[in-house]
Amino acid sequence: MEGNVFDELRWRGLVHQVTDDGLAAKLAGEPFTVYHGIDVTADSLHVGSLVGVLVLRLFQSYGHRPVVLLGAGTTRIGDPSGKRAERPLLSPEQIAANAAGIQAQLEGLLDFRPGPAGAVLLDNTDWLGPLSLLDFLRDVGKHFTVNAMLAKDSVRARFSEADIGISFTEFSYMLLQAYDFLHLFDTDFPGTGGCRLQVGGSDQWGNITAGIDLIRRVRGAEAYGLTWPLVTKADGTKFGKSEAGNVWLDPARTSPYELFQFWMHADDRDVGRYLRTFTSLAEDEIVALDLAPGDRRAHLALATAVTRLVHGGPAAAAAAQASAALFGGDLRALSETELATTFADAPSSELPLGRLAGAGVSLVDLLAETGLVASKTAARTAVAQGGVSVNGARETDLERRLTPADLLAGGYLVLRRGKRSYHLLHVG
RNA sequence: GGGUCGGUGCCCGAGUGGCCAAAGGGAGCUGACUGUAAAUCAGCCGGCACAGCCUACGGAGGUUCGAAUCCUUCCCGGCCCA
Repeated sequence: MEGNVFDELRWRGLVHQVTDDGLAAKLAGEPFTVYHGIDVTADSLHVGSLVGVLVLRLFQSYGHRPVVLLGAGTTRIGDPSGKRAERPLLSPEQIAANAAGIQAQLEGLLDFRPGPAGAVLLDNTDWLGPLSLLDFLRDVGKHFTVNAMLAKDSVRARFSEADIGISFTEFSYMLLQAYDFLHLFDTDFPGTGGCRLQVGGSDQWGNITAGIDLIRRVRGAEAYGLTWPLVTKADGTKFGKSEAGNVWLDPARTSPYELFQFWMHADDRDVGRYLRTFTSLAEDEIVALDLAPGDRRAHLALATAVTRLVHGGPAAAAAAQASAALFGGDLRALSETELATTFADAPSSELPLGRLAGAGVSLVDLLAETGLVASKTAARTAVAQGGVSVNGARETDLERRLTPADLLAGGYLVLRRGKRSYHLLHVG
């Protein structure tokens, strides 16, 4: 492949710190094996963890071999980096199940077929498990001074915040990650030899350099590190959360429609950066889209590209179609077929016809049942504040009951809370 | 192990016997304005059978007409000492 992966990382805004200024030239000159560690605290990746996988994907496209390290072993410990509190420990069974879920998702994002740049998936339980404490302290621990460890930002933060502390277990985390790097450095990956490059989010800097130091000391060899800036939002709140919580890649947790909507809601100021980070669009295309985020073409391109990458073309098209139907205009003008396809993709549920019989069903009850609002109290508030509409028409009557007369073509009912949240009901 | 300080709603944080579903801030939600954006302004922000009732201030007991506030005990955390 032509070009240099480093240059592309740079214009995409994915270079935060590099351990060696000469890394770009080295990457251009020969294929590397590059590794990135993923915590297996859940059985699915989320949009935040997607960045690391996409960086690896980029490396792979330039002929480098990506290694995904599922940190099943280290997840049992808990990484203190960027955390304000001691983390709960997960059971080995839970971690194994999580690893299986993540592995399945990775297979859709990286090319694991054998070859010079074929991706490799490893689990550090394989080498951390058999490691004896005495050997570890002797062979690894001996090379670190506590003084240096205390100086790391991730540790120092937990000291200076004063009311939380850090357990020895989490304090040890960086040594384990350093040992991972050493292990991968010693592993022979066909075509490149040992793994000499670790990449991660900027919060991983201390852990990465710990590994590089260890390799230098025990092998007398040079290894490299590269970090990307953590994805942020212009308003300063945490990236990757929607109203419903974390945004996951698992369609059972976050549907393709919801994923699509997540990106549609991006702040104008962020959209260009997200296009660079999360899509493979070319630089000039992105620049053009970002000139006028107000016309929403950039958002649409972003939402479509990411949804396609994660869930495939048909799912992305369906999500786009459902979004267009709901946000496009007059709901009453939608055909039965359009409603049916929208129903299939947007949040929806079935409602027995009997519920509408007689006096009908209470709108407030229905809002709570569908999960559009958290409780009946919240439903009342929402209606009273003018935040609810039925089939596109605002409804402010707390006593409102829905009857068969309210049904759209094909027996559909479209409830909306606020501007963005829809729920479709099909009565049958 | 000893001493000491602390554990309050999604988060931070005030409250130290009734006026507390509990100040203030943040986050979140809704409305107006817009472009499924931001900013701004306004309202909401435990639940329900909703002018009332229930649940809630680490857990469990107790004192009291009445407790987040007092007592006992347990659990958890910070700091200092051993």
